[in-house]
Amino acid sequence: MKISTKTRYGVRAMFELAKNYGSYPVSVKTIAQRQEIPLSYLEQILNHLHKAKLVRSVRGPGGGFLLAKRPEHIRIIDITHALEESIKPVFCVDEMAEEDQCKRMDGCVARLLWKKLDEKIKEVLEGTTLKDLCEWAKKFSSTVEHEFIFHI
Amino acid sequence: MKISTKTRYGVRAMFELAKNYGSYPVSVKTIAQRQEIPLSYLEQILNHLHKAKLVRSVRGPGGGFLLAKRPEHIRIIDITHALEESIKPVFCVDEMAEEDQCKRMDGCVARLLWKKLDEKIKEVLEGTTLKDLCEWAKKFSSTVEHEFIFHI
DNA sequence: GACAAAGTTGATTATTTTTATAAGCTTTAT
DNA sequence: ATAAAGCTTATAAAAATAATCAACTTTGTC
Repeated sequence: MKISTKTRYGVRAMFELAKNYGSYPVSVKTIAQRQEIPLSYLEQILNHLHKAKLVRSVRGPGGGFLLAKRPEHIRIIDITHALEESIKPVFCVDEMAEEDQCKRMDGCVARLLWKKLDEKIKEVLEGTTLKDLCEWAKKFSSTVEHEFIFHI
Repeated sequence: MKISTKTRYGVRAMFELAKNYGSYPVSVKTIAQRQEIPLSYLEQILNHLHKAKLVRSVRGPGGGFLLAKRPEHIRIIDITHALEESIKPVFCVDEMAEEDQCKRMDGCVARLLWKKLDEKIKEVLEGTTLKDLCEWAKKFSSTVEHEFIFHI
C-alpha cells in the first residue's frame, strides 16, 4: 500500500509549479534541484504530466514548465492518474465480469472491503487540489515563524 | 497503491476461518482449495498470522487452523500488520526526525497530504472486522437468493 | 509402534515492478 | 550559429513480491 516514488516526485514537482503559478516557466533542472529529484527521471515524469495535459511546456532558452490549469482545478488524483496505472487498492474494485475475479461469493466479500477502502482513498485524492497544498504551505510557514518569534 | 497478493490471500484465508468459527480446525489444504491460493504460499501466510497470534494451530491428523479470537475482535488492520511491513502510503507518515525526510517545508506539505490519506485508510481497516465480512456475506447471499426467486 | 496427516521452518528461485540512467533528438531565443 | 531548454525511447539496475521446495516435527489412529 505504498504511493510510488514516481507519484511522490510528481506531486512535489506539481507543487513547485503551483507555487510559481502566474509567473515564468520553471525548468526541469530547477525543479529537480529544489525538490532533489533525479533529473532524467523527472523529465519522464513531466512528460507523463504533459500528456495528461496537466502541464504546459515552453521550449528553448528560458523555457520550462507551467501548470496547464489553475491550482484549484488540479486535484491530486489527476496527478496519480497520470503517473500510476491506477490507485485502486486491488485490480478488481470496479468493472470486470464477476467470473474473472473469484468464483464464489466469498471473494466478493473481500471485494466489498477493498471497494470501501477505494472510496475513502478517492475521497482524499479527489478532494485535495494543488491550491490546498499551497494554502497548507502558507499556514505551515506562518506557524513556524510564530514559534520562532515566540522562542526569542 | 496496491494491496499485496499476500494480504489479499491472508484476508480471504481469515474469512474462511471466520466462517468456520466455533467448529473444527480447517486445514491449510482445505483453505487453499476453497480460496484457490497456492498451498505453500498459504502455509507461509498462516505462519505469519500464527506468529501475530491471530490464529491457533492444531497439529496432526484432523488438525488445521482456528481463529485465535472471536471474529468481531479481529480487524482487517490486524491482518495487514501481520502480513505487510506497514500500510502507510509513504514511509514518512509518522515518527522520524524531520531532517531525514525532506529538507524544506515543501516536502512536509506533501507529507500532510499523505497523512490525511493514511488516516482515512486506517479508518477503514481499523473499522472493519471479520465479523463484518461474515455479515456482508450473509446479506450478499440473501440478495442473490432473492434475485433468483424474483427472476423465476 | 508404524504410518499418515497435518503444521513448521528456512532457503532459494522466479517474476514483476519500480527506479534510474543514458543517449540522441527537436525546438527556439539570442 | 549556438546554447538552453524540452522530447523520446531504450536499457540497465535494484528492489519487492510471489512462489516453490525440501526437510522437519507433532500427533491421532490402527
